[in-house]
Amino acid sequence: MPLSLCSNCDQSCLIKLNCSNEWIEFANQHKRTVTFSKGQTILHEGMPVDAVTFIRKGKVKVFKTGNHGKSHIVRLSNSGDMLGHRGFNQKVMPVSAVALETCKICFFDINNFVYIIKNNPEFSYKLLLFYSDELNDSEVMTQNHAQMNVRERIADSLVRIFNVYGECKNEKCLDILLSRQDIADIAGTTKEQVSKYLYEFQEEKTLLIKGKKIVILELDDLKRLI
Amino acid sequence: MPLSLCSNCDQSCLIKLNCSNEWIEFANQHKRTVTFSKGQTILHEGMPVDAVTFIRKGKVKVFKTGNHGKSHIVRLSNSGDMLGHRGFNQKVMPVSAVALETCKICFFDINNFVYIIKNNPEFSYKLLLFYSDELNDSEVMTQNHAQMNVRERIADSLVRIFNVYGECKNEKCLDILLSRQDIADIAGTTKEQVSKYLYEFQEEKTLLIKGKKIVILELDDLKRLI
DNA sequence: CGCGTTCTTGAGCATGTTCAAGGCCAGTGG
DNA sequence: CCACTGGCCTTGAACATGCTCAAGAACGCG
Repeated sequence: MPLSLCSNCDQSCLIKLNCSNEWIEFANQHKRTVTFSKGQTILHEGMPVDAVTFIRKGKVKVFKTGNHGKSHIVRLSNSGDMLGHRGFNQKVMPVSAVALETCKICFFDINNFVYIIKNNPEFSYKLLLFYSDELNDSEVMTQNHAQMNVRERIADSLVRIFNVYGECKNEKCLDILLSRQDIADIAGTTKEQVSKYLYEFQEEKTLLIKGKKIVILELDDLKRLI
Repeated sequence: MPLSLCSNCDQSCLIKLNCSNEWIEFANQHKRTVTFSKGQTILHEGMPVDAVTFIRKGKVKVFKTGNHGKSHIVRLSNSGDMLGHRGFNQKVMPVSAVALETCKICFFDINNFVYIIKNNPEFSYKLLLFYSDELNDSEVMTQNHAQMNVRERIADSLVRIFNVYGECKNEKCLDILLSRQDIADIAGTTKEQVSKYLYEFQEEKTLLIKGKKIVILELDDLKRLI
């Protein structure tokens, strides 16, 4: 088993992108990398915030659980992405994160992370820009949920999935298997509605359903709906 | 007319709270303060991002305009709050801001603001925490829109309005006059629904409607609905 | 191959929106 | 001082949208 050194990591996480070699080495010394298999929980809503994490490899869904047990998927994340930064100034973690496939996750003790931020103005500035982008993203999301109808939100969700995970080389299908319930939790609707509209989109030759695999035929058609 | 010096400003903006006197003086030298009357636009969606602003005095609504001309109120802001930080890493301003009453607004050239951030790690760190909180807030908002029904969202909106603006000393009514359409744009529904549910809440003795003034009788009842 | 899970599909119900008519209120001008 | 006007608010009816429930089909994992 190869060691999970930052130096042989082929992702561009925020740290590798924006820190000098000395700081990357500092990070390398102070992280621990853990493997999660599909379905395992990486972060759990309500737990104390003790770490910031990066995805070394794998796909992850980040979600919140509402009053009536309904989940709401906040973000789909991929290799290189940061997780758990939402808990930064919070008492407890506001979201859960679950592996959608086998994942390698790097954990940084929150104190070490704060140390990097406080002593590394350039990194701190880039992190600020990152948060600003996240905020904008989230507010666009809120607006979508407030103003779009279900059909539009499902189209929007498919475009988002495409943007994050892209498509499988061989089959041209979305490079991730999500349940109808997962898609519903992104779009803010029910699994039945997802089923119905997916078939409607298939009727309209916008996409193709092969079991759980979805092949986007006309991405522009979906974007036009939004 | 008194000068709008930072030194005689009685608000706690992010700068006054987190910067040393020298930096506050720097800010003071590089800002300009402008008065807006009720209904005037302070920031306009789609305009180039050239400034970060703080509310020296007054109430402001921050909103985005959707495809079909529908507005979505992103945030209600009050004296001391920052505006326009949503445009930080954006090409154009993603939101508009309109004065809900006479306002004094301090404008900082974006370059000066970046200069403060880059040379003031403590401020930069606090700004990071601020963005993190904003992100959490926004994601709670998204979840609310995705999972609550209209009645719950209107209750939630009223609680938010109460939290930001509080109540008038004399009349105990919410210390802001918003149109039904404004409340609808917060809750993500129509003005008719707002009308109907406000009267329903009045029936239930949760609040009292005096024309456009709203008196919250049982805040806990509203919170319990959420 | 068998079993449990997920997906599909339709019907009925609940919720929410749109439209339209009328009321109220404040400001204006005669 | 009163009538007029325009804007906002209220209210109900009709319609559209979306959700729930239930039954059967398909899938996928051991």
